[in-house]
Amino acid sequence: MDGGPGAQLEPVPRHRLLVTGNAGGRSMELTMARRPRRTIGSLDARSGDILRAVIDEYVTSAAPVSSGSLVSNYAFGVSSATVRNILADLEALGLLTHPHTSAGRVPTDAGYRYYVQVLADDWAMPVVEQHMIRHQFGQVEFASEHWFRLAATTLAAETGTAGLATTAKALQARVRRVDLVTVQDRLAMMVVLFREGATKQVMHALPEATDQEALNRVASLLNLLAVDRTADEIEAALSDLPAGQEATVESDLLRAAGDRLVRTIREFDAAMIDDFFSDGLLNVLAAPEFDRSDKVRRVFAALENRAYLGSLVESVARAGSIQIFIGHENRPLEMQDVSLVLAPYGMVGRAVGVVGVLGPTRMPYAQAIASVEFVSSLMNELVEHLYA
Amino acid sequence: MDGGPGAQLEPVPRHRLLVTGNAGGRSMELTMARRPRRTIGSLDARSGDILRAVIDEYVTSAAPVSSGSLVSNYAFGVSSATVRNILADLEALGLLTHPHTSAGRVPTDAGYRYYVQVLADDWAMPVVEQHMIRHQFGQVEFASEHWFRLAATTLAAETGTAGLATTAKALQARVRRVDLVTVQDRLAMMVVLFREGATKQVMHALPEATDQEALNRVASLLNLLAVDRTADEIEAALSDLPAGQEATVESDLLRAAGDRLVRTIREFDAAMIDDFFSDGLLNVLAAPEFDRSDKVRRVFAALENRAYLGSLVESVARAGSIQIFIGHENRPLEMQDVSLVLAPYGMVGRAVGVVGVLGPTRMPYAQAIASVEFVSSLMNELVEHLYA
DNA sequence: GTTAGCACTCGCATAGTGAGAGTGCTAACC
DNA sequence: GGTTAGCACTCTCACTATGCGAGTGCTAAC
Repeated sequence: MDGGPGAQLEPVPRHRLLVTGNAGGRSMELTMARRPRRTIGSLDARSGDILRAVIDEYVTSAAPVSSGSLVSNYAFGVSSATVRNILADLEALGLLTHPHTSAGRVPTDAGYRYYVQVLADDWAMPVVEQHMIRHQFGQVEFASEHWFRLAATTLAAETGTAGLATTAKALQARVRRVDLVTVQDRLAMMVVLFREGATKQVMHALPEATDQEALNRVASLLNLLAVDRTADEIEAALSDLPAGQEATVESDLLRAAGDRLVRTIREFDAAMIDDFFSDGLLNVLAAPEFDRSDKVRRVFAALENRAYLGSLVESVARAGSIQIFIGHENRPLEMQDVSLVLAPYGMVGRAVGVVGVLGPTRMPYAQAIASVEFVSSLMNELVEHLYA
Repeated sequence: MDGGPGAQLEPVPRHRLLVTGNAGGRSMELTMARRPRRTIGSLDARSGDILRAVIDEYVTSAAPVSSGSLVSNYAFGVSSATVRNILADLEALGLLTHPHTSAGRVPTDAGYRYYVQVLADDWAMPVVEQHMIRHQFGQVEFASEHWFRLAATTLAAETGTAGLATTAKALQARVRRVDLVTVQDRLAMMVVLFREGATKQVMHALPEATDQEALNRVASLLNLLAVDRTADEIEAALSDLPAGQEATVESDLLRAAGDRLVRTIREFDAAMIDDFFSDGLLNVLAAPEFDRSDKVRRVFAALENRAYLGSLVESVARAGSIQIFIGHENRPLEMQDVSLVLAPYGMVGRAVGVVGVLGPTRMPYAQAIASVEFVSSLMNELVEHLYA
C-alpha cells in the first residue's frame, strides 16, 4: 500500500494552516500563501479552501454539498456561480463527484486523499480530553489486558467510528518465563509468558507419570535454556542437550517440553495478529451510508478479514508512522467503502502493535488522525514500561 | 426466565414423533396418538402437524405460509379450506399470526415455544458430521484457548446462525499457580493461572528493588498459601502471617503480593463472563428479517449487552440444562427479535461455561438444539480432562 | 475573472391503478 | 358434526404518472 491511488498526487508535506474560528477544525477564513498553478499537486488557495469546505460539510451532513450552501456557510467572498465553476474544476481533477446532475458535490477517495495530505487542519485534541483519557489509562496501568480494549473504546468514542487495537507482538517472540503445572499424572499444562506480555497455555502429554516437583525441576532447566530467547535460539540450545545413551529421564522430559515450547512459540510467531479488539462498531452501523444490511455485511466481513488486517498491521508496523487507507486504496472489495487510520505503537524490532479507527470513507479525518496519534503515544508509554 | 411466556402452556415433555421421509426433519406423514381436546396445552394431532408444518416452512422460506402451499407440500389429506379453518384456530390460540388479511401465517413467539417444547422432531446430527466435528476438536485438544472459538465456529456453521461460547469459570475461582516475574527493579508482573484454565496478568509495584531470585522465593511461599484456594481462603491465610515487629522484608513482600493476588481473583470472580467468543454474525445479518440497518444495529447492541448475556449465562449454568429464549421472552428490547439456544458445559460448582447460538426467532430450532447439545457435550469432555 | 439569470435535469414524494395472493365466509355435501 | 367448493373481499406490491424542488451548467453582461 505505497500510497495507493494517492500516489498520483505530488507528495506534499502536511503543513499548518492559519485557522480562525471554532475548535471543530472548520475554518471560516483562511490565510495561506497563494500557489501559482492549479494542478492536483498543489491547488490554488481558494480551490483548496473550497475542497476543504466541501469535505468538512459532507463529513458532518452526509449529504451532497451544493454551491449555495457553501457560500452561505463560509465567507469565501464570491458568489455561488463562481463556486460552481471551481467545483466543476475540482470535479474535472477527480477530487469531487456528482451523484446526478441536480445534486451537490461529494468527495471522491482522491479528494479525501488530497485532504489528509494537504488540507487537513492540524486538529489537536482538547487538553481537557487528553487529561481525561490519560487518567483512564492510568486506572488500568497495572492490568495490561485492559489497555487494548480501552484504546479501542477511547478511539471509538473520540471519533464516532469503530476503534481498533491489536496487542503488541514481535516478529520473533522471546520467552520471559515458562511454567509446567500438573493436570493429570501424565498431562501437564505449559504456560508460556512472552516478553511482549502475551501468555499462551498448551497441554503437554508426558511419557510417564510425573509429579509437580519433578516438573518444577524440568521447568527451571527449561527457563535457563529459554528465557529471553526466540524459537530458533531455543531450538539450537535444545540440540546441544545430551542424547542417546547419555540421556536421562529428566533430559528426555526437558527435550520434549522444549520441543513443545518451540512449537508453541512458532505458532505464536506465525499469527500476525495475536489478539484484536474493536469497539464502536455500532457507530459505523449508524452511518447513513450503511443503511442497507448488505453494505453492513461488507463492513463486518471486512473486520473478519483477518488476513488483510494482518497485512495492514504489518505494513503499518514497518512504516513506523500513522498510515491512512481510504476507500478504494484498500485492495479487498468489502473494504472499499471504508477508511482506516492506523498508527503503530511499541518498540521497533521488539513488540509492535497497532491502534486505529475504521469508519466510512466519509470520516472526520483530522480528528481521527489526532486521536489515533494521541492514543498510540499513550500505548507507547505503557509498553515502554515493560522494557525500561 | 423460568419459562417466560411459555409458562402458560402446560409443560409437556418433548417426545419422539414417528417420522417418515427425508432427514431434514420435515415430516410428510406423521403417525401419532390422537389427543382428545384441542387446547394449547395439547393440540390435537392434526393441528400440531399443521403448526409444525407452518413453522418448518416458514423457517426455511422466511415468507408467510399460505393454506395452499401447505396442502401442496404436505399430505394432510384435507383441502385448503380445512387447513384454513385450523390455521384460524391456531391463530386464535395465539400460536400464529397474520401480517395482513391476504397474507399467509407466521408463527408467533408462543408458536415457536410450543414447537420447541412439544413438536420439534428429535433431530440428530448426522453421524458423519459428528465425527468431523469431533476430529476438529481433537486437533486443538491441547490448546484450550482454541476450544471456545472452535465451539462458536462449529455452531455457526452447523445452524447457519451466530455461534456463541464463553470460557468456563467458577463462581469462586481457585488458584492453580502464581508467578512473579521481574519487569523493572521495582515492578513485577504477577501471572495467575486458575484451575479453570484462565490466566490473568497484573503489574505489581514493589516497595524496593527486588531481583528475580527473591521474587521466586516469594512466589513459592505464595503458592504454598494460595494453590487450590479461593480469594476468601487466601485472605484468611494471609491474616495469619506475622505482622508488626515480627514481620520481615520477605513477609512484607509476601503480604503485598498476596493482597494483589486476592484483589485479582476478586476481580475475576466479579465478572460473570470472563471471555466471550462469537462467530457467524454475518449469518444473522444475511437473514432477510434484518435487511434494514436499524434492526441489525439492535442485534449487535444485543451482543454488546454483556450484562444481559452474563445473566443468561448464569441462569443457564444454574439450570444445568439447555435453555431456549425466544423473542419476547428476552427482557431487553434489542433482544426481542432474536432467539437464543444455550447449553451449559463443565462441572457444576467448579468450572461452568456456556455454548449456544443466537439467531432470528425464525431459527431452525431442532437443528440448533441438537448442535448445541452435541457441542456442549464435547466441551464437557474437554473440561473434564482438566479435573480428572 | 466574476456574476445574475435562466433553462434544464434529475430525484423524490405522492397518488393512482391493476394484478395477484390469500383469506374468511357461506352454503352444500358426506 | 366435520369437510369442502365457490366466491367476495382485502391487502400488498409493482408500475406508472405527475409535480415540485434542488441544484447544476451555460450564457451574456459586467
